[in-house]
Amino acid sequence: MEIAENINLHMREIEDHFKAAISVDCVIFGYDESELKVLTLDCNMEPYLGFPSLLGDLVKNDENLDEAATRILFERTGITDVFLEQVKAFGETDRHPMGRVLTVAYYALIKVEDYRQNGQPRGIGAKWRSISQLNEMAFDHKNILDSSLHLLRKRLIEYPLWMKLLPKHFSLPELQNLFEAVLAKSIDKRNFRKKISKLGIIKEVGKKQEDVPHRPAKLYAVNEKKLREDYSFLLKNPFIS
Amino acid sequence: MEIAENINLHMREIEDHFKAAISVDCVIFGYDESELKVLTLDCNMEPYLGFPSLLGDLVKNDENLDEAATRILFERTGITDVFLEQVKAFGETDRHPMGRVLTVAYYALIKVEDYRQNGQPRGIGAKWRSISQLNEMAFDHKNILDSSLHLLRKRLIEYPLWMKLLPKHFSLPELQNLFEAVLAKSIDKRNFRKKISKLGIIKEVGKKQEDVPHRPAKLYAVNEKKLREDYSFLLKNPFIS
DNA sequence: AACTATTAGTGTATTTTTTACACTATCTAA
DNA sequence: TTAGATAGTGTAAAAAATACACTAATAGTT
Repeated sequence: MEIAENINLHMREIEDHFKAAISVDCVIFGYDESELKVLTLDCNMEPYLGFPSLLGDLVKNDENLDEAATRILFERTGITDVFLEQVKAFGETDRHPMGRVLTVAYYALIKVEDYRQNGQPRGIGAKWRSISQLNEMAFDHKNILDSSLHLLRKRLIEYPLWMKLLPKHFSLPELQNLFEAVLAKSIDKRNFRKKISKLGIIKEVGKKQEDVPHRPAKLYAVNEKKLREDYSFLLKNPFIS
Repeated sequence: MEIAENINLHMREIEDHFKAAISVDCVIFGYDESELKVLTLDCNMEPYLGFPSLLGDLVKNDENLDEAATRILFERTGITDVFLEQVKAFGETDRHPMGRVLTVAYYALIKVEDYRQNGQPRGIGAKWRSISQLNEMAFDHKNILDSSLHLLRKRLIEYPLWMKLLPKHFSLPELQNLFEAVLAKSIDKRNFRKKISKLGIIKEVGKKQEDVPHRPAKLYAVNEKKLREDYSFLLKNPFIS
Protein backbone atom coordinates (compact mmCIF):
# COMPACT_ATOMS: atom_id res chain seq x y z
CA MET A 1 0.00 0.00 0.00
CA GLU A 2 1.28 3.49 -0.86
CA ILE A 3 2.15 5.68 2.03
CA ALA A 4 -0.14 8.46 0.81
CA GLU A 5 -3.01 6.06 0.51
CA ASN A 6 -2.23 4.82 3.97
CA ILE A 7 -2.34 8.32 5.39
CA ASN A 8 -5.59 8.95 3.56
CA LEU A 9 -7.08 5.91 5.12
CA HIS A 10 -5.97 7.05 8.52
CA MET A 11 -7.52 10.47 7.91
CA ARG A 12 -10.82 8.88 7.10
CA GLU A 13 -10.60 6.73 10.20
CA ILE A 14 -9.97 9.78 12.30
CA GLU A 15 -12.86 11.68 10.76
CA ASP A 16 -15.22 8.78 11.15
CA HIS A 17 -14.23 7.58 14.54
CA PHE A 18 -12.66 10.23 16.71
CA LYS A 19 -16.02 11.65 17.67
CA ALA A 20 -16.86 9.94 20.90
CA ALA A 21 -16.73 11.24 24.43
CA ILE A 22 -15.57 9.24 27.40
CA SER A 23 -17.04 9.63 30.83
CA VAL A 24 -16.55 7.98 34.17
CA ASP A 25 -19.48 7.24 36.45
CA CYS A 26 -18.86 6.37 40.07
CA VAL A 27 -21.06 4.20 42.20
CA ILE A 28 -20.13 5.56 45.60
CA PHE A 29 -21.17 3.09 48.23
CA GLY A 30 -21.59 3.99 51.86
CA TYR A 31 -22.96 2.13 54.84
CA ASP A 32 -25.21 4.12 57.13
CA GLU A 33 -28.26 3.54 59.27
CA SER A 34 -27.74 -0.19 58.78
CA GLU A 35 -28.25 0.15 55.06
CA LEU A 36 -26.10 0.09 51.95
CA LYS A 37 -26.40 3.48 50.30
CA VAL A 38 -25.24 5.12 47.12
CA LEU A 39 -24.39 8.78 46.68
CA THR A 40 -26.63 10.21 43.98
CA LEU A 41 -27.66 13.45 42.32
CA ASP A 42 -30.99 14.47 40.88
CA CYS A 43 -30.56 14.47 37.14
CA ASN A 44 -31.09 17.85 35.47
CA MET A 45 -31.07 16.65 31.90
CA GLU A 46 -34.02 15.72 29.75
CA PRO A 47 -35.52 13.19 29.44
CA TYR A 48 -34.36 12.08 32.89
CA LEU A 49 -35.22 15.25 34.85
CA GLY A 50 -35.41 14.45 38.52
CA PHE A 51 -34.26 10.85 38.27
CA PRO A 52 -31.44 9.80 40.56
CA SER A 53 -28.12 9.69 38.77
CA LEU A 54 -24.64 8.55 39.64
CA LEU A 55 -21.77 10.98 40.05
CA GLY A 56 -19.83 11.19 36.87
CA ASP A 57 -18.00 13.50 34.55
CA LEU A 58 -16.37 13.57 31.16
CA VAL A 59 -12.79 12.39 31.15
CA LYS A 60 -10.33 15.16 30.38
CA ASN A 61 -8.00 14.82 27.46
CA ASP A 62 -4.91 14.50 29.60
CA GLU A 63 -6.42 12.19 32.18
CA ASN A 64 -6.59 8.44 32.32
CA LEU A 65 -9.61 6.58 33.64
CA ASP A 66 -8.38 5.94 37.16
CA GLU A 67 -7.34 9.57 37.47
CA ALA A 68 -10.75 10.73 36.30
CA ALA A 69 -12.48 8.52 38.84
CA THR A 70 -10.19 9.74 41.61
CA ARG A 71 -10.83 13.34 40.59
CA ILE A 72 -14.59 12.89 40.56
CA LEU A 73 -14.45 11.34 44.00
CA PHE A 74 -12.38 14.20 45.32
CA GLU A 75 -14.48 16.92 43.68
CA ARG A 76 -17.66 15.45 45.05
CA THR A 77 -16.65 14.26 48.47
CA GLY A 78 -13.43 16.03 49.32
CA ILE A 79 -11.97 12.65 50.21
CA THR A 80 -8.65 11.44 48.88
CA ASP A 81 -7.32 7.89 49.03
CA VAL A 82 -10.68 6.46 48.17
CA PHE A 83 -11.00 2.77 47.48
CA LEU A 84 -11.92 2.48 43.80
CA GLU A 85 -12.20 -0.33 41.30
CA GLN A 86 -13.26 -0.27 37.70
CA VAL A 87 -16.42 -2.24 37.03
CA LYS A 88 -16.64 -2.19 33.24
CA ALA A 89 -17.41 -0.01 30.26
CA PHE A 90 -20.94 0.76 29.12
CA GLY A 91 -21.21 1.65 25.48
CA GLU A 92 -24.74 1.43 24.14
CA THR A 93 -24.98 3.84 21.22
CA ASP A 94 -28.05 5.57 22.60
CA ARG A 95 -27.13 5.62 26.26
CA HIS A 96 -26.66 9.40 26.37
CA PRO A 97 -28.83 12.08 24.78
CA MET A 98 -25.82 14.31 23.94
CA GLY A 99 -24.22 11.85 21.60
CA ARG A 100 -21.93 8.90 21.77
CA VAL A 101 -20.65 8.88 25.31
CA LEU A 102 -18.95 5.73 26.39
CA THR A 103 -18.84 5.55 30.14
CA VAL A 104 -16.55 3.57 32.36
CA ALA A 105 -18.07 2.63 35.68
CA TYR A 106 -16.17 2.53 38.94
CA TYR A 107 -17.40 1.64 42.36
CA ALA A 108 -16.03 3.41 45.40
CA LEU A 109 -16.18 2.54 49.07
CA ILE A 110 -16.16 5.38 51.53
CA LYS A 111 -16.86 5.85 55.19
CA VAL A 112 -19.97 7.97 55.50
CA GLU A 113 -18.46 9.72 58.52
CA ASP A 114 -15.56 10.92 56.35
CA TYR A 115 -18.03 12.26 53.83
CA ARG A 116 -19.99 14.08 56.51
CA GLN A 117 -16.82 15.77 57.71
CA ASN A 118 -15.27 16.69 54.37
CA GLY A 119 -17.80 16.44 51.75
CA GLN A 120 -20.96 18.34 52.19
CA PRO A 121 -19.60 21.71 51.07
CA ARG A 122 -18.58 20.32 47.69
CA GLY A 123 -21.10 17.59 47.09
CA ILE A 124 -23.88 20.10 46.72
CA GLY A 125 -27.14 18.39 46.11
CA ALA A 126 -25.73 14.92 46.54
CA LYS A 127 -27.96 12.54 48.46
CA TRP A 128 -27.36 9.16 49.99
CA ARG A 129 -30.04 6.82 48.78
CA SER A 130 -30.57 3.30 49.98
CA ILE A 131 -30.06 0.77 47.19
CA SER A 132 -33.50 -0.63 47.90
CA GLN A 133 -35.08 2.63 46.81
CA LEU A 134 -33.05 2.99 43.61
CA ASN A 135 -35.24 1.42 41.00
CA GLU A 136 -35.52 4.01 38.29
CA MET A 137 -32.42 6.01 37.51
CA ALA A 138 -31.23 8.40 34.81
CA PHE A 139 -29.51 7.15 31.64
CA ASP A 140 -28.38 3.53 32.06
CA HIS A 141 -27.36 4.18 35.64
CA LYS A 142 -29.60 1.49 37.11
CA ASN A 143 -27.82 -0.98 34.90
CA ILE A 144 -24.46 0.37 36.05
CA LEU A 145 -25.55 0.17 39.67
CA ASP A 146 -26.63 -3.43 39.27
CA SER A 147 -23.32 -4.45 37.74
CA SER A 148 -21.41 -2.60 40.45
CA LEU A 149 -23.40 -4.17 43.23
CA HIS A 150 -22.83 -7.58 41.71
CA LEU A 151 -19.09 -6.96 41.70
CA LEU A 152 -19.12 -5.56 45.23
CA ARG A 153 -20.85 -8.69 46.47
CA LYS A 154 -18.15 -10.90 45.01
CA ARG A 155 -15.37 -8.70 46.32
CA LEU A 156 -16.82 -8.51 49.82
CA ILE A 157 -16.74 -12.28 50.02
CA GLU A 158 -13.14 -12.60 48.89
CA TYR A 159 -11.55 -9.59 50.57
CA PRO A 160 -12.21 -7.74 53.84
CA LEU A 161 -13.41 -4.65 52.00
CA TRP A 162 -15.93 -3.97 54.72
CA MET A 163 -13.15 -2.11 56.50
CA LYS A 164 -13.41 0.59 53.82
CA LEU A 165 -17.06 1.17 54.70
CA LEU A 166 -17.09 1.02 58.49
CA PRO A 167 -15.99 3.73 60.90
CA LYS A 168 -12.74 3.25 62.82
CA HIS A 169 -14.59 1.67 65.72
CA PHE A 170 -17.34 -0.77 64.95
CA SER A 171 -19.18 -3.63 66.60
CA LEU A 172 -19.59 -7.17 65.33
CA PRO A 173 -23.36 -6.77 64.98
CA GLU A 174 -22.71 -3.73 62.78
CA LEU A 175 -20.25 -5.71 60.70
CA GLN A 176 -22.67 -8.58 60.32
CA ASN A 177 -25.44 -6.20 59.37
CA LEU A 178 -23.20 -4.69 56.70
CA PHE A 179 -22.75 -8.13 55.18
CA GLU A 180 -26.45 -8.79 55.36
CA ALA A 181 -27.23 -5.44 53.78
CA VAL A 182 -24.80 -5.90 50.90
CA LEU A 183 -25.48 -9.56 50.24
CA ALA A 184 -29.21 -9.17 50.90
CA LYS A 185 -29.43 -12.29 52.99
CA SER A 186 -29.32 -13.16 56.65
CA ILE A 187 -26.29 -14.84 58.16
CA ASP A 188 -25.91 -17.06 61.19
CA LYS A 189 -24.42 -14.99 64.00
CA ARG A 190 -22.14 -17.63 65.48
CA ASN A 191 -20.77 -18.87 62.20
CA PHE A 192 -20.23 -15.32 61.05
CA ARG A 193 -18.22 -14.43 64.14
CA LYS A 194 -16.18 -17.58 63.82
CA LYS A 195 -15.20 -16.63 60.29
CA ILE A 196 -14.33 -13.04 61.15
CA SER A 197 -12.30 -14.06 64.14
CA LYS A 198 -10.35 -16.53 62.03
CA LEU A 199 -9.28 -13.66 59.76
CA GLY A 200 -7.47 -12.26 62.77
CA ILE A 201 -7.48 -8.71 61.48
CA ILE A 202 -9.65 -7.00 64.06
CA LYS A 203 -8.96 -6.34 67.70
CA GLU A 204 -11.02 -5.11 70.62
CA VAL A 205 -10.54 -1.46 71.45
CA GLY A 206 -11.77 -1.88 75.02
CA LYS A 207 -14.84 0.26 74.59
CA LYS A 208 -18.52 -0.41 74.23
CA GLN A 209 -21.38 1.16 72.39
CA GLU A 210 -23.02 4.06 74.17
CA ASP A 211 -26.54 5.40 74.16
CA VAL A 212 -28.16 2.18 73.10
CA PRO A 213 -31.23 1.04 75.06
CA HIS A 214 -29.97 -2.51 75.49
CA ARG A 215 -26.80 -4.43 76.13
CA PRO A 216 -24.01 -2.49 74.40
CA ALA A 217 -21.75 -4.29 71.95
CA LYS A 218 -17.98 -4.35 72.22
CA LEU A 219 -16.18 -2.11 69.78
CA TYR A 220 -13.42 -3.33 67.49
CA ALA A 221 -10.91 -1.78 65.14
CA VAL A 222 -8.80 -3.13 62.32
CA ASN A 223 -5.50 -4.50 63.56
CA GLU A 224 -3.17 -2.63 61.25
CA LYS A 225 -0.23 -4.88 62.05
CA LYS A 226 -2.04 -8.08 61.11
CA LEU A 227 -3.54 -6.32 58.13
CA ARG A 228 -0.11 -5.43 56.81
CA GLU A 229 1.00 -9.03 57.27
CA ASP A 230 -1.93 -10.73 55.59
CA TYR A 231 -3.57 -8.14 53.38
CA SER A 232 -0.88 -5.62 52.64
CA PHE A 233 -2.34 -5.17 49.18
CA LEU A 234 -5.41 -3.61 50.77
CA LEU A 235 -3.37 -0.79 52.22
CA LYS A 236 -2.67 0.53 48.81
CA ASN A 237 -5.54 0.34 46.42
CA PRO A 238 -4.97 -2.99 44.71
CA PHE A 239 -7.40 -2.27 41.93
CA ILE A 240 -6.02 1.06 40.86
CA SER A 241 -2.77 0.94 39.00
CA MET B 1 -28.57 29.76 34.01
CA GLU B 2 -29.75 31.16 30.69
CA ILE B 3 -30.64 28.64 28.08
CA ALA B 4 -28.25 30.23 25.57
CA GLU B 5 -25.43 30.05 28.05
CA ASN B 6 -26.31 26.46 28.76
CA ILE B 7 -26.15 25.59 25.09
CA ASN B 8 -22.86 27.41 24.81
CA LEU B 9 -21.44 25.36 27.62
CA HIS B 10 -22.62 22.20 25.93
CA MET B 11 -21.00 23.32 22.69
CA ARG B 12 -17.72 23.77 24.45
CA GLU B 13 -18.04 20.39 26.07
CA ILE B 14 -18.67 18.82 22.70
CA GLU B 15 -15.71 20.56 21.14
CA ASP B 16 -13.43 19.67 23.99
CA HIS B 17 -14.51 16.15 24.61
CA PHE B 18 -16.07 14.45 21.62
CA LYS B 19 -12.69 13.69 20.12
CA ALA B 20 -11.93 10.20 21.32
CA ALA B 21 -12.09 6.93 19.45
CA ILE B 22 -13.35 3.72 20.94
CA SER B 23 -11.92 0.37 20.03
CA VAL B 24 -12.50 -3.19 21.09
CA ASP B 25 -9.63 -5.63 21.52
CA CYS B 26 -10.31 -9.33 21.78
CA VAL B 27 -8.17 -11.80 23.61
CA ILE B 28 -9.12 -14.92 21.71
CA PHE B 29 -8.17 -17.94 23.75
CA GLY B 30 -7.79 -21.38 22.28
CA TYR B 31 -6.50 -24.64 23.66
CA ASP B 32 -4.24 -26.61 21.37
CA GLU B 33 -1.21 -28.89 21.67
CA SER B 34 -1.81 -29.00 25.43
CA GLU B 35 -1.25 -25.26 25.69
CA LEU B 36 -3.36 -22.18 26.19
CA LYS B 37 -2.96 -20.01 23.13
CA VAL B 38 -4.05 -16.59 21.99
CA LEU B 39 -4.82 -15.55 18.43
CA THR B 40 -2.50 -12.70 17.50
CA LEU B 41 -1.39 -10.56 14.58
CA ASP B 42 1.97 -9.04 13.86
CA CYS B 43 1.61 -5.34 14.45
CA ASN B 44 2.23 -3.17 11.41
CA MET B 45 2.24 0.18 13.16
CA GLU B 46 5.20 2.10 14.49
CA PRO B 47 6.65 1.94 17.07
CA TYR B 48 5.41 -1.60 17.56
CA LEU B 49 6.31 -3.05 14.14
CA GLY B 50 6.42 -6.80 14.35
CA PHE B 51 5.22 -7.10 17.92
CA PRO B 52 2.34 -9.48 18.52
CA SER B 53 -0.97 -7.67 18.87
CA LEU B 54 -4.48 -8.65 19.81
CA LEU B 55 -7.28 -8.62 17.30
CA GLY B 56 -9.18 -5.40 17.55
CA ASP B 57 -10.95 -2.71 15.62
CA LEU B 58 -12.51 0.67 16.08
CA VAL B 59 -16.11 0.55 17.19
CA LYS B 60 -18.51 1.80 14.54
CA ASN B 61 -20.80 4.67 15.31
CA ASP B 62 -23.94 2.58 15.22
CA GLU B 63 -22.52 -0.36 17.11
CA ASN B 64 -22.42 -1.10 20.81
CA LEU B 65 -19.45 -2.77 22.46
CA ASP B 66 -20.76 -6.33 22.51
CA GLU B 67 -21.72 -6.01 18.86
CA ALA B 68 -18.28 -4.75 17.95
CA ALA B 69 -16.62 -7.64 19.75
CA THR B 70 -18.93 -10.13 18.07
CA ARG B 71 -18.21 -8.56 14.69
CA ILE B 72 -14.45 -8.68 15.20
CA LEU B 73 -14.67 -12.31 16.17
CA PHE B 74 -16.71 -13.11 13.11
CA GLU B 75 -14.55 -11.11 10.72
CA ARG B 76 -11.41 -12.73 12.01
CA THR B 77 -12.49 -16.29 12.62
CA GLY B 78 -15.70 -16.80 10.67
CA ILE B 79 -17.22 -18.18 13.85
CA THR B 80 -20.56 -17.01 15.19
CA ASP B 81 -21.95 -17.71 18.66
CA VAL B 82 -18.60 -17.15 20.26
CA PHE B 83 -18.33 -17.06 24.00
CA LEU B 84 -17.36 -13.50 24.93
CA GLU B 85 -17.11 -11.50 28.09
CA GLN B 86 -16.00 -7.95 28.61
CA VAL B 87 -12.87 -7.66 30.72
CA LYS B 88 -12.58 -3.92 31.29
CA ALA B 89 -11.72 -0.64 29.64
CA PHE B 90 -8.17 0.56 29.11
CA GLY B 91 -7.83 4.29 28.84
CA GLU B 92 -4.28 5.50 29.33
CA THR B 93 -3.95 8.75 27.45
CA ASP B 94 -0.87 7.63 25.55
CA ARG B 95 -1.84 4.05 24.89
CA HIS B 96 -2.24 4.54 21.14
CA PRO B 97 -0.01 6.52 18.77
CA MET B 98 -2.93 7.73 16.65
CA GLY B 99 -4.56 9.69 19.43
CA ARG B 100 -6.89 9.07 22.29
CA VAL B 101 -8.24 5.62 21.71
CA LEU B 102 -10.02 4.08 24.62
CA THR B 103 -10.19 0.36 24.19
CA VAL B 104 -12.56 -2.11 25.75
CA ALA B 105 -11.11 -5.57 26.16
CA TYR B 106 -13.06 -8.78 25.70
CA TYR B 107 -11.90 -12.30 26.06
CA ALA B 108 -13.28 -15.00 23.79
CA LEU B 109 -13.18 -18.76 24.07
CA ILE B 110 -13.17 -20.73 20.87
CA LYS B 111 -12.51 -24.27 19.83
CA VAL B 112 -9.37 -24.30 17.74
CA GLU B 113 -10.89 -26.98 15.49
CA ASP B 114 -13.74 -24.58 14.63
CA TYR B 115 -11.21 -21.91 13.76
CA ARG B 116 -9.26 -24.29 11.54
CA GLN B 117 -12.41 -25.16 9.63
CA ASN B 118 -13.91 -21.69 9.24
CA GLY B 119 -11.37 -19.17 9.96
CA GLN B 120 -8.20 -19.33 8.06
CA PRO B 121 -9.47 -17.66 4.91
CA ARG B 122 -10.44 -14.51 6.81
CA GLY B 123 -7.95 -14.44 9.63
CA ILE B 124 -5.14 -13.72 7.25
CA GLY B 125 -1.88 -13.50 9.07
CA ALA B 126 -3.36 -14.45 12.41
CA LYS B 127 -1.21 -16.77 14.48
CA TRP B 128 -1.87 -18.82 17.56
CA ARG B 129 0.77 -18.04 20.13
CA SER B 130 1.20 -19.79 23.42
CA ILE B 131 0.68 -17.44 26.35
CA SER B 132 4.08 -18.41 27.68
CA GLN B 133 5.73 -16.85 24.66
CA LEU B 134 3.76 -13.61 24.79
CA ASN B 135 5.95 -11.34 26.80
CA GLU B 136 6.32 -8.25 24.70
CA MET B 137 3.29 -7.11 22.78
CA ALA B 138 2.20 -4.04 20.84
CA PHE B 139 0.48 -1.08 22.55
CA ASP B 140 -0.73 -2.04 26.03
CA HIS B 141 -1.76 -5.46 24.80
CA LYS B 142 0.37 -7.38 27.26
CA ASN B 143 -1.41 -5.58 30.03
CA ILE B 144 -4.76 -6.42 28.45
CA LEU B 145 -3.73 -10.04 28.07
CA ASP B 146 -2.72 -10.26 31.72
CA SER B 147 -6.03 -8.84 32.91
CA SER B 148 -7.93 -11.18 30.62
CA LEU B 149 -6.02 -14.23 31.75
CA HIS B 150 -6.63 -13.27 35.35
CA LEU B 151 -10.35 -13.08 34.68
CA LEU B 152 -10.35 -16.33 32.74
CA ARG B 153 -8.71 -18.10 35.66
CA LYS B 154 -11.41 -16.96 38.03
CA ARG B 155 -14.17 -17.86 35.60
CA LEU B 156 -12.78 -21.29 34.87
CA ILE B 157 -12.94 -22.11 38.56
CA GLU B 158 -16.52 -20.97 39.00
CA TYR B 159 -18.07 -22.11 35.72
CA PRO B 160 -17.42 -25.05 33.38
CA LEU B 161 -16.14 -22.75 30.66
CA TRP B 162 -13.66 -25.39 29.58
CA MET B 163 -16.40 -26.79 27.40
CA LYS B 164 -16.04 -23.72 25.19
CA LEU B 165 -12.40 -24.55 24.54
CA LEU B 166 -12.43 -28.32 24.07
CA PRO B 167 -13.51 -30.24 20.98
CA LYS B 168 -16.77 -32.18 21.07
CA HIS B 169 -15.01 -35.31 22.22
CA PHE B 170 -12.30 -34.99 24.81
CA SER B 171 -10.55 -37.11 27.40
CA LEU B 172 -10.18 -36.45 31.10
CA PRO B 173 -6.41 -36.10 30.84
CA GLU B 174 -6.98 -33.44 28.18
CA LEU B 175 -9.45 -31.65 30.42
CA GLN B 176 -7.08 -31.76 33.35
CA ASN B 177 -4.26 -30.50 31.21
CA LEU B 178 -6.42 -27.58 30.11
CA PHE B 179 -6.92 -26.63 33.74
CA GLU B 180 -3.24 -26.98 34.42
CA ALA B 181 -2.36 -24.89 31.38
CA VAL B 182 -4.76 -22.09 32.25
CA LEU B 183 -4.14 -22.03 35.98
CA ALA B 184 -0.42 -22.68 35.57
CA LYS B 185 -0.29 -25.24 38.33
CA SER B 186 -0.48 -28.99 38.59
CA ILE B 187 -3.56 -30.70 39.93
CA ASP B 188 -4.02 -34.06 41.64
CA LYS B 189 -5.51 -36.47 39.13
CA ARG B 190 -7.86 -38.33 41.44
CA ASN B 191 -9.20 -35.26 43.17
CA PHE B 192 -9.67 -33.54 39.85
CA ARG B 193 -11.71 -36.42 38.45
CA LYS B 194 -13.81 -36.56 41.60
CA LYS B 195 -14.72 -32.91 41.18
CA ILE B 196 -15.50 -33.18 37.50
CA SER B 197 -17.61 -36.25 37.96
CA LYS B 198 -19.60 -34.53 40.70
CA LEU B 199 -20.56 -31.82 38.21
CA GLY B 200 -22.40 -34.52 36.31
CA ILE B 201 -22.27 -32.68 33.02
CA ILE B 202 -20.10 -34.97 30.97
CA LYS B 203 -20.82 -38.44 29.68
CA GLU B 204 -18.80 -41.17 28.06
CA VAL B 205 -19.21 -41.40 24.30
CA GLY B 206 -18.04 -45.01 24.17
CA LYS B 207 -14.90 -44.32 22.18
CA LYS B 208 -11.24 -44.15 22.97
CA GLN B 209 -8.32 -42.09 21.78
CA GLU B 210 -6.65 -43.43 18.67
CA ASP B 211 -3.08 -43.24 17.44
CA VAL B 212 -1.54 -42.78 20.84
CA PRO B 213 1.48 -44.94 21.71
CA HIS B 214 0.14 -45.92 25.12
CA ARG B 215 -3.08 -46.82 26.85
CA PRO B 216 -5.80 -44.74 25.15
CA ALA B 217 -8.07 -42.56 27.26
CA LYS B 218 -11.85 -42.77 27.18
CA LEU B 219 -13.57 -39.96 25.34
CA TYR B 220 -16.31 -37.84 26.85
CA ALA B 221 -18.75 -35.23 25.65
CA VAL B 222 -20.84 -32.63 27.40
CA ASN B 223 -24.18 -34.02 28.48
CA GLU B 224 -26.44 -31.41 26.95
CA LYS B 225 -29.45 -32.50 28.97
CA LYS B 226 -27.70 -32.12 32.33
CA LEU B 227 -26.12 -28.92 31.11
CA ARG B 228 -29.51 -27.43 30.37
CA GLU B 229 -30.71 -28.44 33.82
CA ASP B 230 -27.79 -27.10 35.85
CA TYR B 231 -26.06 -24.53 33.69
CA SER B 232 -28.70 -23.34 31.25
CA PHE B 233 -27.15 -19.89 31.42
CA LEU B 234 -24.10 -21.25 29.66
CA LEU B 235 -26.10 -22.19 26.59
CA LYS B 236 -26.74 -18.57 25.85
CA ASN B 237 -23.84 -16.29 26.50
CA PRO B 238 -24.42 -15.15 30.05
CA PHE B 239 -21.95 -12.33 29.85
CA ILE B 240 -23.22 -10.71 26.72
CA SER B 241 -26.46 -8.83 27.09
C1' DA C 1 5.29 -64.23 22.79
C1' DA C 2 7.35 -61.74 26.31
C1' DC C 3 8.81 -57.49 27.84
C1' DT C 4 9.29 -52.47 28.30
C1' DA C 5 7.70 -47.89 28.20
C1' DT C 6 4.01 -44.83 28.69
C1' DT C 7 -0.09 -43.01 30.14
C1' DA C 8 -5.05 -44.14 32.00
C1' DG C 9 -7.73 -45.12 35.65
C1' DT C 10 -9.23 -46.00 40.45
C1' DG C 11 -10.45 -45.46 46.44
C1' DT C 12 -9.70 -44.36 51.13
C1' DA C 13 -8.38 -41.90 55.18
C1' DT C 14 -7.48 -37.25 57.12
C1' DT C 15 -8.09 -32.54 57.56
C1' DT C 16 -10.54 -28.44 56.89
C1' DT C 17 -14.55 -25.90 56.14
C1' DT C 18 -19.33 -25.21 56.44
C1' DT C 19 -23.53 -25.63 58.51
C1' DA C 20 -27.13 -26.08 62.00
C1' DC C 21 -28.64 -24.93 66.26
C1' DA C 22 -30.25 -22.50 71.80
C1' DC C 23 -29.13 -20.59 75.73
C1' DT C 24 -27.01 -17.05 79.04
C1' DA C 25 -25.30 -12.14 79.74
C1' DT C 26 -25.70 -7.18 79.94
C1' DC C 27 -27.71 -3.07 79.50
C1' DT C 28 -31.91 0.53 79.63
C1' DA C 29 -36.25 1.89 80.96
C1' DA C 30 -40.36 1.30 83.39
C1' DT D 1 -37.40 -5.60 90.57
C1' DT D 2 -38.75 -6.67 86.33
C1' DA D 3 -39.43 -6.58 81.32
C1' DG D 4 -37.60 -5.76 76.92
C1' DA D 5 -33.95 -5.80 73.82
C1' DT D 6 -29.75 -7.11 71.84
C1' DA D 7 -24.87 -9.17 72.72
C1' DG D 8 -22.27 -12.99 73.19
C1' DT D 9 -20.89 -17.92 73.32
C1' DG D 10 -19.70 -23.75 71.74
C1' DT D 11 -20.50 -28.15 69.90
C1' DA D 12 -21.75 -31.75 66.79
C1' DA D 13 -22.69 -33.22 62.05
C1' DA D 14 -22.09 -32.82 57.18
C1' DA D 15 -19.62 -31.54 53.26
C1' DA D 16 -15.55 -30.36 50.83
C1' DA D 17 -10.68 -30.46 50.13
C1' DT D 18 -6.49 -32.79 50.41
C1' DA D 19 -2.89 -36.35 50.42
C1' DC D 20 -1.48 -40.38 48.61
C1' DA D 21 0.08 -45.47 45.42
C1' DC D 22 -1.06 -49.00 42.89
C1' DT D 23 -3.18 -51.70 38.77
C1' DA D 24 -4.74 -51.54 33.70
C1' DA D 25 -4.37 -50.97 28.78
C1' DT D 26 -2.11 -49.99 24.81
C1' DA D 27 2.09 -49.59 21.27
C1' DG D 28 6.54 -50.63 20.26
C1' DT D 29 10.60 -53.54 20.83
C1' DT D 30 13.13 -57.86 21.30
